[in-house]
Amino acid sequence: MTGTTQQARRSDATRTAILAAARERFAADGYERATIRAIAKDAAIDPSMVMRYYGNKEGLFAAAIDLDLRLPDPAEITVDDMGRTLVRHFLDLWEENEVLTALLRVGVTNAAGAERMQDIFKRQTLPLALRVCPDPAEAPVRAALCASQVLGLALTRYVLRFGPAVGLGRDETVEWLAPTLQRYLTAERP
Amino acid sequence: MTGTTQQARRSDATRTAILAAARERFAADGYERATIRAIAKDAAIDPSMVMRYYGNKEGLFAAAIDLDLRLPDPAEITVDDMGRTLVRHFLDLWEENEVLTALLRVGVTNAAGAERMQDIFKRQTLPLALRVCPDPAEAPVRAALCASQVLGLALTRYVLRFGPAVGLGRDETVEWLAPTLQRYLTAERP
DNA sequence: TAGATTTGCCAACAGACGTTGACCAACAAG
DNA sequence: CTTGTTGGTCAACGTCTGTTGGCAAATCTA
Repeated sequence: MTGTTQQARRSDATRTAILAAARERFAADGYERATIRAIAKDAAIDPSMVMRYYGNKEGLFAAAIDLDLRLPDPAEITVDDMGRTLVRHFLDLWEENEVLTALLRVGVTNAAGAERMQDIFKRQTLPLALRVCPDPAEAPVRAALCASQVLGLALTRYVLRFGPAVGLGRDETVEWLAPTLQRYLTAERP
Repeated sequence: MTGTTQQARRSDATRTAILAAARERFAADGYERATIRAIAKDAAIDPSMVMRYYGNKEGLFAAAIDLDLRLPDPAEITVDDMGRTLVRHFLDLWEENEVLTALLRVGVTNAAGAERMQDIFKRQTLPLALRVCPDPAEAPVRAALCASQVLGLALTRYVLRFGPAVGLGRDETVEWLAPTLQRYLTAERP
């Protein structure tokens, strides 16, 4: 039936249950404290199944964070709306599932996670920076500044859970952060 | 000799060696992967000494991050220089030792660490926000926004080690971030 | 129906972890 | 010198970790 793509396996339900439980645990506990035993218990299967389907803990993590970021097309954004669009996009990405939270938690204590995070943010922000910033050579720095503000908000809001940052509404957040990113991207170098 | 204060113990050298090793390990590895055994080995003593002097791992961590933040006096800062002063102060604090890096790494996977971090940033930024922001009721939000940018920079620079964020010079960083904090503190609510 | 493959559980391994208590050497006080 | 206190090592404990291999049942293939 599924000729060209992948053969549908009978264990697909288990596999996705494991992945869902893994994402939840990684997001809540970080890499070390998210034990395979706990994940397996959440998925209501035996720990050894995790090993069979994902090889080892690193493989499970890699599969759990293999997300598809729907990058906005740089060509379709008005230059003046760049900051606003970016903040909106990131907030959506962050709140639609726990993958990015998991990645942030793990990236802080795990080298592979840090690299993946770096890759994601490079791919997200660099093209946009290249499109709008005055000097292309400055694009990496400007993109990194944007990443620092976005990641900082995610950190205080979704991980450390600072009261005021959690209470901030979505639109409020956009209004506060958008001008910052806009300046990092387009302003003359200070 | 030391009558009023603390009696000087013969083991003080060992105690500080343990603390130094602990800070290094916590900053480099996070809470879980910084094992007592590894810390003891770095300090060239037996793991059981750590237990005797600091009770348990949590006690050791608490002692390791018991830092003194030299808060700038709000009354002595020009309102217009508030952003610049804050960024400078945080950069200094972050680069003079590894305590804050350790705290950030641990705060992400450890509830006690997160609380301590929250406490530090409340105490650092709230008084300044209260002094300069238009409406005192908005001070917590404005302080949290400042915290998000500062922590975001620390995250990308000292923990995730994004290339461009690491390469950014101190003065450059100040010039980029200061206007952001200034706006978060003093601008009209967007 | 007979055999092969997949899915799952169970029990166990080896290593690392935090933590404990017994024990020895150096020192201080009488 | 004797006695109590402090600084330190050693060996071990119970527990938890990732990981492995064997075995039973369910399912697919012929």
